[in-house]
Amino acid sequence: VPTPQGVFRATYSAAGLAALEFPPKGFAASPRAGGVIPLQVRQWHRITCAAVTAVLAGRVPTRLPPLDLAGGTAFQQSIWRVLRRIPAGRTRSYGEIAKAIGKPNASRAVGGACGANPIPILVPCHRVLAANGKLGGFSGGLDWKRTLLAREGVRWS
DNA sequence: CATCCAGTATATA
DNA sequence: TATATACTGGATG
Repeated sequence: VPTPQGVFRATYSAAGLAALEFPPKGFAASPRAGGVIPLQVRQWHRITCAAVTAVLAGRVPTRLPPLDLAGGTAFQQSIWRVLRRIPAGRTRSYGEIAKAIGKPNASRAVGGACGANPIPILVPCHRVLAANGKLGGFSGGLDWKRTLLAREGVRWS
């Protein structure tokens, strides 16, 4: 996925987009598994590219490819489901996410699930801040978290 | 204000 | 089995 911020790598399964990786440094070409790329994957990929580009430009994607989140545990999937309901430009705390799944004391475990999110940006783990308004962490690097939030007009302490 | 602690799901050693 | 996390709210000094 080529963007002004670098080249992301998208990985697909039979069910849809399964993973999205930040540009490690900026690998230019399009490394991919050998063999033929199914037509359906190419269609999904077009949507992925448009969506990622939109978010990085501070816009809300009009369409998303099907997301294959089957890889995680039941707990992680429930967290990711909640993340997807956070509207652009809004934030939640780890504790609020924990409450949303009925486990108000699992805020720390929520952090773990966010870190395990295979599809950052499209599954907006960057909209989760610590309860005191600070950033918390980010698997892709805090700079990305700051950039993404700034793009959505979010202010943090 | 600085620490500590329990509670929680996972990963790693 | 133990430790360390992308946490949080309450207790304690």
